[in-house]
Amino acid sequence: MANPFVQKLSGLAELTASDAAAVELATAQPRNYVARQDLIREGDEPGPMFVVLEGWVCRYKVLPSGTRQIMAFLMPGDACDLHIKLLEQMDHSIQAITTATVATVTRDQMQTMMRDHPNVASAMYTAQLVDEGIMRAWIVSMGRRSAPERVAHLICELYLRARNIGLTGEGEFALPLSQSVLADALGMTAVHINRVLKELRLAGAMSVKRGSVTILDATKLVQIAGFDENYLHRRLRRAA
Amino acid sequence: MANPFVQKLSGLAELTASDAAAVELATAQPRNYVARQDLIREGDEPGPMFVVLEGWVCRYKVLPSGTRQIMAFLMPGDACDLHIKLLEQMDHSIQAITTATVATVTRDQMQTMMRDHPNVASAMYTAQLVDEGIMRAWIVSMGRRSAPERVAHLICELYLRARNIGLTGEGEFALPLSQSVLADALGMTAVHINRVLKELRLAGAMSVKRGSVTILDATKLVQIAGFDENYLHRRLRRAA
DNA sequence: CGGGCATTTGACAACAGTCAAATCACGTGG
DNA sequence: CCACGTGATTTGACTGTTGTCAAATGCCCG
Repeated sequence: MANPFVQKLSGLAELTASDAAAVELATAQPRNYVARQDLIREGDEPGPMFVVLEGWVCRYKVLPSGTRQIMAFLMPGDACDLHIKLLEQMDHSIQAITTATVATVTRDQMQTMMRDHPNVASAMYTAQLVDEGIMRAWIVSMGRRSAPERVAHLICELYLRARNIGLTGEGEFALPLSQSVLADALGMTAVHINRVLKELRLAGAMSVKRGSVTILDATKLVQIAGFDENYLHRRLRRAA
Repeated sequence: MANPFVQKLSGLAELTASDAAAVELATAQPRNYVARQDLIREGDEPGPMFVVLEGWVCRYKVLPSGTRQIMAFLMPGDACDLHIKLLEQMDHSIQAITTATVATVTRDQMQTMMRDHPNVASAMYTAQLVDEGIMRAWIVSMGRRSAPERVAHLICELYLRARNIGLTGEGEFALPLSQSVLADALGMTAVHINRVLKELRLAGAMSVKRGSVTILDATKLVQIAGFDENYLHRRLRRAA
């Protein structure tokens, strides 16, 4: 079975066999987490970099009021911040959403790999840039999109990201997120998300059921979302 | 007059005189922009890295509906993404809010400087991490804070960032943002922001007037915002 | 002294949250 | 195989927040 991290990085830069082998080696010591288990908590001292190999993971923060905001979803192949160790303590937590397999890469391993394999370093910088673009898109969504637009936009994003790593079927893909997790990601309540999902279903755009989404009408969904895939930077300049 | 970029970086890592001189040299060719002038637009091919020396700048995106969302404020000393050139085209625009002086650093200059001055590289990575933390905090604000909390939180953030670069007075600082710019940053309407500002003024927390904010009661403001300055990572681990 | 933009206010409509209850889906143990 | 318990989803009625539209006022700059 292919290593999704290698797969992702080779989509972002040309990797030689030796580059791929180094990445493979660095992520050879994965650990398993159960759903809802924290990988690291706000206030903890940052440890190794995490690389998701299987399952879904999220970054989140809980406010004094007890509400939770999810700031990012990580799918297989996604990694956490390269230089996180420079900070004194985590300003948010990271949690497994589903059962997940996650590799940890120490800072030393990282530095060695990036020094010896500049292609890998370049791919990781690009991945970082794309992640930042995704954060900015979330800010835009939260600030200026209506609830239905926001839901549609997130589904478009997740669909493309899932497709990029070969996790989609025919107009359908696995979305292991409960409605309250979606609510925490989109800044709304679970009740409201439920109503919006119904609306999108009745509009014939998409339909979610236990663990998967069906895109009923991709054109309509994209139109509702005002989705422009440019921010995911799927066409990069290879010769930078 | 001190170069604010040097000032900022030396707060993030120990810089030798030679490091500082290299940074100074790289930003020695600034350019002036008038208020509302775009430095670069969505869809453009990324050019050099920008470093703000004077004035305020923002990243923003305008949606098909014509509404605008600001995703970040850049103050003197702040820089744009290091590796931006890796992407094919900009997924957002960057604009001067006030009259601004901005240096441009080419990718070659950057690479040379970071190779020859690892302290500078380290400081820039840290700055990048802090910027990401700020983006995450914005996502949290937009998703889970009420309008008054959101306003208070942004003011706390901007106050600390301004203080870090010596731009604050006694419980007061220059905030060259119109209410509609604040609205675009906070995802609300100018009308609503106006009402919220009045509310915060009547509560005795803070008061804005043409171009500056007065913090009337810092404790109250922090309490309203639920502000925890940890995410700005002002105490970093120097020995990473 | 105007002109133009920013701020302020009011009345109303639309959107989203709250609370509570009913229903549904799934795994467990009998 | 079925009854049961738990958590997720769905729905309704109501409340509170925020947006919209329109107009008045204030402020800066020529």
